[in-house]
Amino acid sequence: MSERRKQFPFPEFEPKWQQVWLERQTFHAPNPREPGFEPAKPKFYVLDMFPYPSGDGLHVGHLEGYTATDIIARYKRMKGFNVLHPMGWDAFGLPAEQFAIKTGLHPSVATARNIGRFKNQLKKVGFSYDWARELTTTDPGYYKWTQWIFLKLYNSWFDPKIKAARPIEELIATRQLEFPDQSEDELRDIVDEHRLAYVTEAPVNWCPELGTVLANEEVVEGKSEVGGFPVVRRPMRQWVLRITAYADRLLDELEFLDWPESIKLLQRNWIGRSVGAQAMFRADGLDEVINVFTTRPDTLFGATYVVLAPEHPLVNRVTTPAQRAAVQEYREKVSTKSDLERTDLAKEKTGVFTGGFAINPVNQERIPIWIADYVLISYGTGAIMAVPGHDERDFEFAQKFGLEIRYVVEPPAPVESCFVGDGTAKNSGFLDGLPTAEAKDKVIAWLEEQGSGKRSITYKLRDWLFSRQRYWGEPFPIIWRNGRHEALGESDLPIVPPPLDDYRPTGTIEPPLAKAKGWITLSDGATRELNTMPQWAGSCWYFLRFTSPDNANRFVDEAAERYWMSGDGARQSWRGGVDLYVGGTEHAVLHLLYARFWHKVLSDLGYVSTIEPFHRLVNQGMILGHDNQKMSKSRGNVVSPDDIIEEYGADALRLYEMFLGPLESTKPWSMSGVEGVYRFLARVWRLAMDDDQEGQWQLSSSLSNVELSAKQQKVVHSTIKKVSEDLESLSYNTAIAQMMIFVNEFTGAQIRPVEALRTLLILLSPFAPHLAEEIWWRLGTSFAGFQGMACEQPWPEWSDKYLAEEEVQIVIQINGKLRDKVNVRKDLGKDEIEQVALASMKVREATRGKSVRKIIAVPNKLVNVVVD
RNA sequence: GCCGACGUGGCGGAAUUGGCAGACGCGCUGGACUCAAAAUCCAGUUCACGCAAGUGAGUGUGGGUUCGAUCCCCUCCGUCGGCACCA
Repeated sequence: MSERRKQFPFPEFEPKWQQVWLERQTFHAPNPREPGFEPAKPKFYVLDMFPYPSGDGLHVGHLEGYTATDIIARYKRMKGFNVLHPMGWDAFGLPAEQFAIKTGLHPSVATARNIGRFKNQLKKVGFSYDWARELTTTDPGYYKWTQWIFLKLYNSWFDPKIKAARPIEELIATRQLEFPDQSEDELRDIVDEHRLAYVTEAPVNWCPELGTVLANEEVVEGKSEVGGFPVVRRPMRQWVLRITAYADRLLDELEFLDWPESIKLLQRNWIGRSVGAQAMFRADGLDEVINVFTTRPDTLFGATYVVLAPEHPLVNRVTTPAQRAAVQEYREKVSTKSDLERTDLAKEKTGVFTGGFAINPVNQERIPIWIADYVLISYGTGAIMAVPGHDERDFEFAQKFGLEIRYVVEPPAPVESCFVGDGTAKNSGFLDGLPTAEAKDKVIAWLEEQGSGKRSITYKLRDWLFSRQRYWGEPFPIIWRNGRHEALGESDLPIVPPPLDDYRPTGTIEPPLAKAKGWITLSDGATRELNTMPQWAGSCWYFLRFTSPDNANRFVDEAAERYWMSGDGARQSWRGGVDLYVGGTEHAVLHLLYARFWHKVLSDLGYVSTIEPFHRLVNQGMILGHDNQKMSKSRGNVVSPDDIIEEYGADALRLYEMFLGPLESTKPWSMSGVEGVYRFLARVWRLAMDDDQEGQWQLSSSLSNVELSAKQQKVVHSTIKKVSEDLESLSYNTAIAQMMIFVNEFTGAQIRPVEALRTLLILLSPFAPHLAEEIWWRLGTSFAGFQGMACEQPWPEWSDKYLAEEEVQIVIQINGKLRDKVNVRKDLGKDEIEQVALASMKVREATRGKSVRKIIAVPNKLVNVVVD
């Protein structure tokens, strides 16, 4: 098969042009003030979600998004933009480390090797990346600044008054002014409680197999996302980032982004803002108050018991001696349960009575206090008032344990049991008769008046667990002295991990860095933080670093950041950012939320010029194997780009990636489809080239500098129009279809106008750059008008005058059914086409002996004759 | 369970301020070229009936609005994705 003669000599010219582009630095984008920078042009920043260089290499699915952005990048250059189109490597992280442990190859070695392979593969596809801007997150020159940003987080706090981060010094100064007598230690405690990066001892997701703690987002159905190992909950001291402070802004500032609505919705749901109230229930006989959060304060009169999360701090206080043993046993059982077990057992509610009672603030009623694991310590206040009449979970629990069920909302239509919708308050004292919304407002006002509650908002979003007990990640720029953490200075950066031969997890909660005895202790007795940052860290700001990847003095060059992120124009805070960001839906929540969070902090502190990092986001769909299954090694349906390039060339690969279907939909790969676009490219080639008797390719003798016929002009101009418009909307598949129509038209021509071919090559150049370049160059040897490279030509304009029709076909319908077609002069009026329609034989036959009830005439479109 | 997206020929997919359903490609059928094949070129290809002209049906299901619905509204079914005791 591979011995078969190629239909056009891509194995020769594809590497040739890749070499030429590289040598001439065709796609290098200079920064402002650098040689070659053209200030008159507008900027366009088009970015791929950079890959994690795994050991398996790329498959055709990865290349879909990369091809889409490359075509846009090439198109925008031809449209006269300064285009920033970079690529780099997200190289820290668990898979590389797991691989290293398995093979004994050091992660840095494996990573370097994988990057080499990925880069080679990408180069063979002919992508127009500015390789001078390549970056790697594991490079000390890069992670120095990741650590620097961490210091900014550590040394900042969120001021709720201005809803923005401020330097921690401002908080310290304020506190010193307000509380001059406060001790050094007290001040430290207050300040540490406000930092955007803080330490907390809390139940975390501990994965014994991986030897690390994981973020909630990295745990899927009670198992680790990487490897699928069991995860248990246990309390540990951890670094956490205060992303919840930004919950409202992360929510509100989504509005201005040009993102798919579905992705915005995913983020909104993830943040999970709930508006309601906190109500205070006194613990009967104790000097304690149980704070509960509810979104239905209007049902307070229906509360028949209170439930605390098993981990709630007041559990011990409210438990009576008689119940102590049972409570203790239950808490122990719950604490050792893994998340998986907890989820599995979700169907069956469990809980224990504490023996204690609480006083309902609205009616002073004494109701029992239970503990149950259906109440989560990490959400709201970790305690609820149970209203089994109007909450399904409480209803289920009350039924199981024989607790009272009381109905306090009258449903609009009768319901058998538990009713969770809105209705009218009843059995609720001063709320009786009020609709749900009003009852909520009234009871909140009442609670606030009484000092026993307040309006309150809660989020599902949790603070971001930021430390990992692993080796292959950024070390924290933090040391510990006398049980307190301290930030290292900026001049100490980067903190380079010690070279460890044995970087395996220790088997205990101690991170692997603990093994570097000489490294952990500093000369003055302080010890280093041993945790490392999670994989997300490096990808939170790489798009910024691309603007000036080699800057050694600052995390980004100020002018470069401003130029590429916000352009030269006025600073519209909501319009800036990467102009087009393309990647998979798997990052819809985590990466995109984390990056937005860091960006907002940097923005608040004045380090970046926009409030959002990515203005327009597009998710490419997944490419499935020929069997309609997700591509995976185990299924054996993975298609490697290397094989396609070998057989059909990079241009065919690029074109098929785009011809497959709409960028955003999931679609299966098919080899005969590749064959189809390959044939199309061969037809383009033969439009310009003939082979002689020895099989040598030479310029076709049919080529000539002749005028185009009207029909040819129309095809040329409608192709310019269609391709231009489709590129703007990323509808690559239909743009390619139109170029096929173009080629079909000219293949039949006896004499082929060079001018038409010239236009086609320019339009085709972003899609199939090698072929376009090669034919362009060959035509240039015999014809005028082919100076420079195809990829550097200005994008052609279409002229409507060639598209205008003198005649249009009008459809004639009878009772909505197609019965005839006639050609008429364009823009005939309603009455005129009506007459034409009525004159038609078909209409006369159909209306014979019947009465015409109505005629609908749409100029240039159709006439519909309605008869009885 | 809740939220969201999507259902169009044998296949991937086009077409929507409501106006010729099936562009383009794959596959298939026939023809030209060839000793022959491959490649290429030309023609045809939604389904049913028919030699044909044509007739009827047709965009997951059932209904509605309309002169007219792939497109708008309601119902149900299916596929995919997200969330999942979040009070």
